[in-house]
Amino acid sequence: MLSKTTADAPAALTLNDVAQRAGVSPMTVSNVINGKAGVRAATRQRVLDAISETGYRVNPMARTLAGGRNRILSVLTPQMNQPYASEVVQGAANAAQRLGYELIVMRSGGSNFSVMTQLAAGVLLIQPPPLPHRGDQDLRTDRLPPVVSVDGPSDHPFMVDNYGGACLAVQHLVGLGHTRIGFISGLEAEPGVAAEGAGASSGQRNDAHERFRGYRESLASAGLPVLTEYVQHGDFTKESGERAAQHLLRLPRPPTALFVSGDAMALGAIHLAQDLGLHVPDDLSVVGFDDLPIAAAARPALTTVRQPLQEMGDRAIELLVELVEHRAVVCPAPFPTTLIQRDSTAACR
Amino acid sequence: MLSKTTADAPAALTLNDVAQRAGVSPMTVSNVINGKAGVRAATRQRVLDAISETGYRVNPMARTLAGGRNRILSVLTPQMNQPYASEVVQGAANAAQRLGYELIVMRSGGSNFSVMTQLAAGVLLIQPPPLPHRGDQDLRTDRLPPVVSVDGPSDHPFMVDNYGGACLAVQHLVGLGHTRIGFISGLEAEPGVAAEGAGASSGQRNDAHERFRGYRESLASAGLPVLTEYVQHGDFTKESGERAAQHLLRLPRPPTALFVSGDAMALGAIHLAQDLGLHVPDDLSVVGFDDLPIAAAARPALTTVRQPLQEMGDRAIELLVELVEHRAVVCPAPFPTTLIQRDSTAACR
DNA sequence: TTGAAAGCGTTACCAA
DNA sequence: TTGGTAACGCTTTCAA
Repeated sequence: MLSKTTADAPAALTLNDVAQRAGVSPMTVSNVINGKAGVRAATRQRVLDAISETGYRVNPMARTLAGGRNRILSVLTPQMNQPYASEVVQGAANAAQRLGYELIVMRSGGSNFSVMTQLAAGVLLIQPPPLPHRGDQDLRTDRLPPVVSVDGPSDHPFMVDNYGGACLAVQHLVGLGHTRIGFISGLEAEPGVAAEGAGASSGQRNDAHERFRGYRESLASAGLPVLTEYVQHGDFTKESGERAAQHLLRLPRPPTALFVSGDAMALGAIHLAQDLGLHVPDDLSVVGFDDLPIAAAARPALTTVRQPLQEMGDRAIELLVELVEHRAVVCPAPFPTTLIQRDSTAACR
Repeated sequence: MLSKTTADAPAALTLNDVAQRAGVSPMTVSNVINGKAGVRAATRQRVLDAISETGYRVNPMARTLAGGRNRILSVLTPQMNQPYASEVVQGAANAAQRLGYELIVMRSGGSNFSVMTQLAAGVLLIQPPPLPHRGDQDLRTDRLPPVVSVDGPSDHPFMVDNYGGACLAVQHLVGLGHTRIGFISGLEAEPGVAAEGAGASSGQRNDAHERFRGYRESLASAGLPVLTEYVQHGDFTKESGERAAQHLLRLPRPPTALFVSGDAMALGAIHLAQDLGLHVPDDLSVVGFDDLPIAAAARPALTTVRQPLQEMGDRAIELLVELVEHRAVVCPAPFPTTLIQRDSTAACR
């Protein structure tokens, strides 16, 4: 029913067919479609009728090739099945629909950056890898459409206030009376987290540093010590959260609270604590970061620092459209985070 | 750094540029790129060198417009942030990469079906809505590329053995000694679930019926009664699972085990049981369906019927490529399900 | 083995 | 207000 091979297909419906049917020239049809001024109302109507009668749709490829704007935006993301990216994409898809653009999503890697570049009027990058391969860069950057990125470097980066978010989390824990607060960062085996001023080139590394700074400074301004043995690193997976928590909770004087730089890792930490016979939040409080859908669905529901991911995706597309349509743009300020209090944190006993 | 507007862009690199550089005609470059036989080795090498020196990439739009094959496949899915679709897409992306195709994903709805149609050499539909709007169908189905669908109708549908999966789940529960087994289906407020032979037009409804049939027949062959009050319906959300479980567990003689037609609903059921003071699995056993990532990540880890979603996505793309390349194809048999035993089921006490 | 011509469906530009 | 012409970058077809 739906499937039909190109072999036996009737010729595609073109601008010419519509023009013929409306008794005008192809150019007039084009002008009507593109909302150009200077078409008599009657003519316009005749064309419109012919379009709806035939069910004609413009061919975006031909349109692009001919130099027109194609109303296609693309998203490049390293992993399509990660909740972080999914949320951003969801917001982006909403905005695109609202603004009358089509949104196509591709998994980044390989040669597809150039495909996007030729296909789309604008590109949204989600968590682009720290070092864009030079291989892609030295191929001539001709015809490069506007690029906006969420959680990664570009001329128009969208990011969250990581420092502020970390402060929110730690201050919440401090306010609950905790004095031994551990930190699980998202910077697995990265050297020199404690050391200042490492290169801020990589978006992710920079995020990690900002969150660590928030942790460190919040502790300091509460008069609490910053212990290196209370800082562990993970890679945002649940398993890495378990490993890090295991290390932390086996310390002679283990933390009574954990600030974890990602929801999946936080859930891992909670499960490990439970395996150790600890009750969350009575024996151990845990705060996550991101507020992915799993945070609310978990038991105990996770207290976490919310990144407005859908909103960021939405706003990123809005900016991209401004760029595509050559309007003036302002670089976005970092998005504020909010603390979502749920059931994984309680007063220190 | 990455962003550069079209305005000041150098002219795009074309086949002609490469041809000039290699000292041959554009056609020869085209022939080399497309692996056509009959190009002298030396000439071929000269062209290849020119290509890599310039970093040239074919423009897929132009290629398509000119009637060539474009090695782009597209996926249309109603919700990009649902785990079900994410898993299928992940598998599809792997297969596409392996086979040298680009995969683009779009959220279905609106006019984008026709965009896909013109852009891609083949289309993969994931969970297409039950009734394809006639609006899209009466527009001339010209140039329609091959279509394959996962969990929905098409000439080449990919689905799982829903009946067998349900049998697996119920037999597992029966084997554990349970005699009061409830069922939460994915067919919210759908009339006549108990009634046979409702139209099998909708993929989802059909799935639901098949799973119910597995439940009913497994119960029957175990000599157990099929009680209508033990059957509830949800819409695959966690909340609907909670609602259905609440109804079931408040029955005078509540079930001691639940077979739930989706992992998120199953988790909702477990959480509701816990809220009622029940222990899972000691007081209530729960089996889910799908084996989404959350099933393994939850506590207690969910025993569930696994659909090989990534594999289905992978195989769907393989089939699509066969279709695109005009090879002979066989329609796929339903994929087998497997029972993944985890921690949400135990012997009836 | 190579290349010239024509055309895919659309839009920019400019003349009528 | 309308429409002709050229061009976008590529492939098909066919001739050299």
